Amino acid sequence: MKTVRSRREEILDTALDIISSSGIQRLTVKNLARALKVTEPALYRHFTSKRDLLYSLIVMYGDFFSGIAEKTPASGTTAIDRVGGLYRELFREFTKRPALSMVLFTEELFRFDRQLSREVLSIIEMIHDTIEGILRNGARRGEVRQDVPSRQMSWMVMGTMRLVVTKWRISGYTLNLSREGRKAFSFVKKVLAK
Amino acid sequence: MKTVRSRREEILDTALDIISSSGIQRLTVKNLARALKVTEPALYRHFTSKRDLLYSLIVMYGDFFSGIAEKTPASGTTAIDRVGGLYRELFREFTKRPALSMVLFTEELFRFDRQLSREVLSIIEMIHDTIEGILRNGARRGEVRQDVPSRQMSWMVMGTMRLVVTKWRISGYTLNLSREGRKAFSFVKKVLAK
Amino acid sequence: MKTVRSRREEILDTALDIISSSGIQRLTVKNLARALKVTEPALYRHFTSKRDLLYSLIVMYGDFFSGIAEKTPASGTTAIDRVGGLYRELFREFTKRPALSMVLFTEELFRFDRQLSREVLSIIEMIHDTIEGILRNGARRGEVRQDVPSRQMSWMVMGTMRLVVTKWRISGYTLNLSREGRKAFSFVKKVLAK
Amino acid sequence: MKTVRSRREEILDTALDIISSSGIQRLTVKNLARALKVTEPALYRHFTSKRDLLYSLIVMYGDFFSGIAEKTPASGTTAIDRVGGLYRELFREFTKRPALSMVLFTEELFRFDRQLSREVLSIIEMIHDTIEGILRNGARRGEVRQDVPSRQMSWMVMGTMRLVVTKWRISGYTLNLSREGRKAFSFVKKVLAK
DNA sequence: TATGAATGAGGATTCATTCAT
DNA sequence: AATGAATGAATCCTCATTCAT
Repeated sequence: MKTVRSRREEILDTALDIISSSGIQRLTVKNLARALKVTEPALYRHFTSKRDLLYSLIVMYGDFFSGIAEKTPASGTTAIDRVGGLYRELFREFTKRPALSMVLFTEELFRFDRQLSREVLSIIEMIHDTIEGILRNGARRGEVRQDVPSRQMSWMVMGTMRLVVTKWRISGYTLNLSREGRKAFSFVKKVLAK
Repeated sequence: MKTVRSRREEILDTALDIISSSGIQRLTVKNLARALKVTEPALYRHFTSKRDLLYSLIVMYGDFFSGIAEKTPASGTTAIDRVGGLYRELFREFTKRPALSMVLFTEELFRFDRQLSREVLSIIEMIHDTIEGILRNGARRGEVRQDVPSRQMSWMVMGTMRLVVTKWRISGYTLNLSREGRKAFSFVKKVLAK
Repeated sequence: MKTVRSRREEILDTALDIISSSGIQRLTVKNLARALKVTEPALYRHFTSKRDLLYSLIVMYGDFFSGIAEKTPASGTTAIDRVGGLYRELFREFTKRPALSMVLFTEELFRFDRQLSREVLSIIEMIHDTIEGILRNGARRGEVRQDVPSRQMSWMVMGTMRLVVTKWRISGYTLNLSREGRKAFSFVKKVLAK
Repeated sequence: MKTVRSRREEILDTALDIISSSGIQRLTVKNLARALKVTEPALYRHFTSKRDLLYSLIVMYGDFFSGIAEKTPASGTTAIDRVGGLYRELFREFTKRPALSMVLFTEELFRFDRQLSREVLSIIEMIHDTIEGILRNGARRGEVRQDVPSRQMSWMVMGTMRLVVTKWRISGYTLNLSREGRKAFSFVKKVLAK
């Protein structure tokens, strides 16, 4: 049982690597098989189609973000600290596995396929919902400014994340992502503050 | 007047439409030719290669944004008003020609080609430079908050633009973009303000 | 025995047939696939590109000639007999597989591709080196005239081979190549003799 | 009248240059037009088709060789001297206009087209007939060896020419063709001599 | 679980040629 | 005498997928 699951995950991981290093256009069944050192038909043992694989990838993205969101302490901290925790956790995971940073850019990734892109948008929405929820709570408790809608601010939070990650990717992953993230958050903090 | 629009421009416009409606993966020579109701080889009279076409497209994006940037009044207004003017002009143009809104998402568009993506990044940089320049001036004159770097704020400005445009596109271009833009800017204003 | 002949070899053989019957310009992926009764993509399982196929073909030519050269007795005969042996062996093989006679005309075949033509020239050189070596030895031992450089004579030997093969091909392979070869060699003999 | 003829010749000359520098596969209507700095349809004013152009080219080759053959003194010299004269004249012309040296390699050039290759072979035959005729006369007069058929010897003469020209072309036309030709002929002489 | 061989559809591009101007 | 725009057929090659083994 374990073996089956790990093989699937291995394939998904490799697919992720290809996407993040060469773009989704380079994620072909051939390239994926080559990277995994198996033949192409072998992949069809694990996924019924390429769409199935992409779909699984999207689900994986979602699970990954959910996992991160759950890790950040739900209470006992201010909303701003929770956003800070989100930054910290995400950037720590991205540093471990840079390919995962694609999760922040998914909406452009799968635009070509109606069904897949719907799936992807729901993940984006989920991420925004999470951030928005934190901020809304913070606003209610007076920790966060109230003159800008939480949804709007969640986009600023995400936008800043993307800025940091984009810089990091352009640098060829040589920048210290966590440090850059901290620096960026110190400004986000000021913008969110009352 | 319409006749002045050269065959090249007509092709580029059609390419733009395809990209924005179906994604760049659907921009094939075949699809483009079909949309223009000519055969594929006909396109090669006007562009030496598909890359040449894409490159021209990127240059067009850059020119478009430069044009917009130049239109916004350079003086006699506050920095925040100038940013507002940028919003207004861009959204007005996007409404006229929705495909142009792709300009805000170019960095994800051409990630698959090293040389093209370099070209694209320089446009993104140009846009950010423009916004950052406005904000920096504003900060110096005390119109804009000084505790957050101008570059950081330019990302918030751009991020918000993207948010608005994304919503608009998801709506199938049925939303009133200009109104949504005004609403969004009213919040950006507050965040940028001292 | 026939089964041992791999798919690759089968493809190369067919390519060879096309070249020798219709010229290298007719050796298109489409024609080759048609001749093999498969679709074009099927060929790409066996060769990464048409160039790869052509390259393999050239290597095959070289191996073929090396094989022939090794068959001719290295000692116990005069230089002139060895050249005669070369004639005999080559013409016998050509009769079995007319397409192979292209080996004598390779330098004109691949002139369009720098890298391939370099490869081809090295085969031509190898053939000449072989013949020249035989003649040089013969000249040293006094079996062959010494007033004309061996290299020069090797061109006469090759030139005569080409003459015979050209006649044979023009005849649509109806001439008896071995007999024509023997006749031609009887004159070459006189020219080479002291 | 002169203008029309010279335009045609100019085109043929340029075609010749392309063939000899890049191979016949590079002689496309597009390339030819580009080299002449006109558009493609312009060429169709002068030749009804590409075949027509190639045919004219072949005729030109033939005329060129006929011209050379007529220049060599018909009498008052030995057969061997006449062959030497042929060498001298041909190599002098080739030096002036390297592309013309293709005339020696025409049989491989147009193999892909039955009708054209027939035309070409008749030129080759004509060249051989010329040389053979000289040698036959020489043999009758006892200036040339009689134990080898004249046709056979004409191939040696031609083969040696090709050897020299091939070396010269490989050298990028930097070798002194006339000198190399003289050297080669000094050996041919010995082989032909009684 | 995997492979070798194949496929139909489509990718960008080049070919010689035509036609209205 | 020449051009701008176009075309049908072909070029090599890649795509996701299937199937017998």
